[in-house]
Amino acid sequence: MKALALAPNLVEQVRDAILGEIASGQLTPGERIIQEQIAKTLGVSRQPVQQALLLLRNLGVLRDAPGRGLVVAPLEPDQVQHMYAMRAVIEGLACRLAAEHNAERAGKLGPALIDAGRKAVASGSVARMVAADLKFHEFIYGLSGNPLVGPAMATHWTHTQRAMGEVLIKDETPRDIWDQHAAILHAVARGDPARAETLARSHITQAADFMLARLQSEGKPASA
Amino acid sequence: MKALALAPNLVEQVRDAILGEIASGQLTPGERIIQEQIAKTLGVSRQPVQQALLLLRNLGVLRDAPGRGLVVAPLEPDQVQHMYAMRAVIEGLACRLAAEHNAERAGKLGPALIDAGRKAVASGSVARMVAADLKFHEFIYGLSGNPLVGPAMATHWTHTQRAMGEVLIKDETPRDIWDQHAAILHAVARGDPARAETLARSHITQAADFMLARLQSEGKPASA
DNA sequence: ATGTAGTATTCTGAATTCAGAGTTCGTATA
DNA sequence: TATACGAACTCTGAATTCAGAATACTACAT
Repeated sequence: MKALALAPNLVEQVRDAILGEIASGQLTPGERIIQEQIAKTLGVSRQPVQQALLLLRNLGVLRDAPGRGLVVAPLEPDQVQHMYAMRAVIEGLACRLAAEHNAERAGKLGPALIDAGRKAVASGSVARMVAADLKFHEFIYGLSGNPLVGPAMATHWTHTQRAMGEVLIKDETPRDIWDQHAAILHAVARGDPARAETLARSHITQAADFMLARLQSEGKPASA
Repeated sequence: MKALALAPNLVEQVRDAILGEIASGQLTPGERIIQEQIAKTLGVSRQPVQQALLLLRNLGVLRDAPGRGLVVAPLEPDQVQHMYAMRAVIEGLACRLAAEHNAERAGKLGPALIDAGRKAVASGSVARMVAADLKFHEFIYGLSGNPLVGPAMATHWTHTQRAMGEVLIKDETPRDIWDQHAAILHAVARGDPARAETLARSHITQAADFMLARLQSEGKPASA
C-alpha cells in the first residue's frame, strides 16, 4: 500500500507553469510579470498566483523591480558562474555520500542510465539530452541519502534548463558528457568517496566553463 | 544619496516573527500551526500569514501534517546531520572563494571579529556567542563574492539557532571555536584557498559532531 | 463497555473585494 | 518645443468572504 498522493496545490501548479514558460522561452528575461495576466491565463484567482510568485522570487528566478513588481531575472554570466560554483560543491557532496553509503545500488542501477544518456545523445534531441542528464544526477541525489540535496539542486536545474535552452538551441554539437558520468558512476560504485567527489566537481566546473563561454559569445552581439 | 529602504513586507515580518518563536522555544517541535491564531496574535489578516507559512514550509522549518495542516518540524538528529553536511561544503566554498578574491580585506577587517567573538565567550552569554559566530560567518560569505551563499546559509542558521537553543541552554561550557575561526581567517588572509576550504569543512564537521552528540544524549531521555 | 454512525465544528485553500502607491499620459505654460 | 504639473489608470499588498474537507465529539446500538 502506498501513501495516496494528495491533490497538488494550485500554487504548485502555477509555479510549475511559470517555470515552464520561462524555461521554454515564452517569458523572456527582463519581462514584466503581471499577476492578473497569469491568473486569467491559467484560469485561477490572483491569490495562488501571488504565492507562486513569492516562491519564485525566493528561488531567484524572478527579481524585484521596485515600483513595477517582478520581472524575469536576466541570465547574467556572473549569476550563472555563482550558480555553478554552488552546484559543484553540492554535487561533490552528493557523489561522496553516494559512494560512502550506496555503492552497490549505484553499480546495479547506474549503467542503465548511462546507456539511456548515450542513446539520447545519439538521437540528437536536446530535450532528451537534458532529461537524461537530469535523470542521472537525480539518481545520484537519491543515492546520497541526504534529502536536502535534491531540493537544493532543483533551483539550479531550473536555471540550467534555461541556460541550455538559450545556448544549445542554436548550437551545433553539444559535447558528450557521458564519459564523465560513467567515470563518476564508476568511482561511486567502487566506493571511492574522495575520487567521486573530485570527479563530480570537475565535471560541473567544466560544464560551467562551457556554458559561460557560450553565454558570453552569445551575449556580446545582443548587448552591443 | 542612498537607495531608500523599501518598507518591509508584512509577509517577511510574519516569517521572522514565527522564526523567532521557534528559535526561542515558544513554538515547540510537533506543535500545530493554526493560521488564524497567528494572524490574531500578530494583528494581521490570514493572507500574509499563509504566505509566510508557505515560505517556512519550503525552508523545512515547518512540515506538512496531512489532514491537520502544518506543524513545527522536529529537530531529528538525522536531519541535523544532513543539514551540517550541506553547510560544510558550502562553507568550504565560501572560504575558498574568499581566499581567492578578498584576502586583503579579510586580513584588515577579520581580526576585529575574532576579538569580538572571544569577548562574547568570556561574557558567558549564549546569545552573544551565537551572534558573534553568525557575524563571523556572514563576514566570510560577504568576502566570497558569491551572493547565493548567504541566502543558502540563512536556512541553515535558522536550524542552527534552534539546535543551539535546545542544546546550549542547559549546557555548562560551550566549546571555544575561536581558535578555529582564527585559523580559517589566517588561511583566507594569506590567500591559501585550499587550506581555507579544508579548515572550514573540518570546523563545521566538528561542530556537527558536537551538536549531534549533545542532541542524542538529550533526545534519549525525552523519547524514552 | 466498545464500536460505529452521524453531526457539528474547525481549519485550510481559493476567490473576491478594498485601499494605497506608482506610473504614464495629457495638457498647459515658459 | 520642451518641461512641469496633474489627473487617470494600473498594479500590488492586504483584508474579507466563501466553499470544501477533515477531525472530533456525541449518541446509539451491539
